[in-house]
Amino acid sequence: MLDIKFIRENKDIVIAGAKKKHIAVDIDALLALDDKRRLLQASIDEKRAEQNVASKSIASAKAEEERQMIISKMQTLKEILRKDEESMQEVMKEWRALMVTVPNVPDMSVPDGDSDANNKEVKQWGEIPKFDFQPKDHVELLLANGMADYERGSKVAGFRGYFLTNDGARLVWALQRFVEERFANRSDFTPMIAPSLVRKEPFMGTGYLPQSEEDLYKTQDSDYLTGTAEVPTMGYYMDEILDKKDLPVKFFSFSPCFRREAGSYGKDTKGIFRIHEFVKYEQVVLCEASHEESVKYHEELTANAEALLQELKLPYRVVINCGGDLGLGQVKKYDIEAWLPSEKQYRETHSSSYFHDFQSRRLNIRYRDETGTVRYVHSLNNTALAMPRILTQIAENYQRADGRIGVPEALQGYMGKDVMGNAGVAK
RNA sequence: GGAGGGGUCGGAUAGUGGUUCAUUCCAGCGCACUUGAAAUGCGCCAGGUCGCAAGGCCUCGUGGGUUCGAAUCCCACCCCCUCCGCCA
Repeated sequence: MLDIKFIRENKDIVIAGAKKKHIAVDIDALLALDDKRRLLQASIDEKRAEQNVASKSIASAKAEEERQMIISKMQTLKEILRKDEESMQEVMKEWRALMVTVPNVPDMSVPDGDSDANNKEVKQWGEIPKFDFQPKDHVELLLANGMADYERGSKVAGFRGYFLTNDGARLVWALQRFVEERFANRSDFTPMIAPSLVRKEPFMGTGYLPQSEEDLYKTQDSDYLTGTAEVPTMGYYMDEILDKKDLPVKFFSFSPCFRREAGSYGKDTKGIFRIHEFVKYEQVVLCEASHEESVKYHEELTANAEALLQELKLPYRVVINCGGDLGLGQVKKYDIEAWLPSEKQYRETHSSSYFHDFQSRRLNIRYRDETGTVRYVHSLNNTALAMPRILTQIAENYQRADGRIGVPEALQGYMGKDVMGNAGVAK
């Protein structure tokens, strides 16, 4: 949510921003409606003021005759006021519907473009592996080594269902301990296990609703299953006022994640790259309302994720997402993509973004600064580690000529071995 | 699922239709006293919105309703607590 004042005073910037994000929004219609709103509000305020004054005279009137006279006058006013209020309700309904469609303004450093093909690479790390044998893809590797079972997965869970078995399960548990040890003991991060079953308000607040409803699972009680711990974690301080001395707040937040993948029926249909159900550790930061602070923590969150990939020795690159690849509220986003040999390209493992006060306005998360002024916090988030997706890159980059899969050095202590596979499929 | 109780401006509280405009305490901020601090005293102190300003308006869980007038009465919903039932 942007400030309507900001939209009014910076109409051109907002329009240009929406265009850069390839999001259609009628700012002129919104502003015309806002003029209407303000006129109506002024009229309503005036009548209420009159009513308030009269109300006091009624209470203090000595003569019954005088009393009755004012009351009948107010009965007339009440009808007029009611009409204004009805118009106001209609205006506000439309006004709110338009307001939630206005996207946040992207940063100047965000490149133009309409899809991820236009994302701009800003960094590469690690060496792309060369194999002296015919490398396999992750779908086959995990299956052949008894680490995943897709057939029984879809038998039990439907399309995109999966089981992780043997070293597949062990590898996820190892990765969990790996990432937990790197975050949970840091004094600056608060470890958190967040709910996945979440009410609609946090989804509205983070910008997933109303636009992306078709990507969410909804329960018969009208709650939704979250696709990321960002949603419940951002909801944590909803409608609260924090102290500046408590900022920044950094969460290392775990949750199961559920995504309908409604818009991607044809994509990544095999294996565990794109699935309906997974688990993820997410970094979420609330900081004071300053662009410099946002940028500082954005870089920090990105670096935290990179450090994990470096420890796992997975070659990756960082891209700045182009305008068309940004969500409604995002000001700027880096995707981190690790190398996937079978596709000879980098594929996303992390996504790091900041929002300025777009989310905190909707969620009503504020803080008191040193002068006592109440301001909206800034918010950011980035993946710490999502599983089992990372297994695709580990399997492919660490595969060996004999078909087995090496264990990344950083995980060997947790796995208790240095090579996975050939464990036999459960019959 | 059943029964009962409750949600008031950062926290805690008073307030059951008007005539003090939401009370008081704590916390916070400013000033005085003090070498400094504590204590004490005095003052300020909810958020939002419209307005150049003076000032107006809104908000007592949310949304409706009754009324000239609602924190207060009615209805629906949300959330919290207690007990019973069921259950990992």
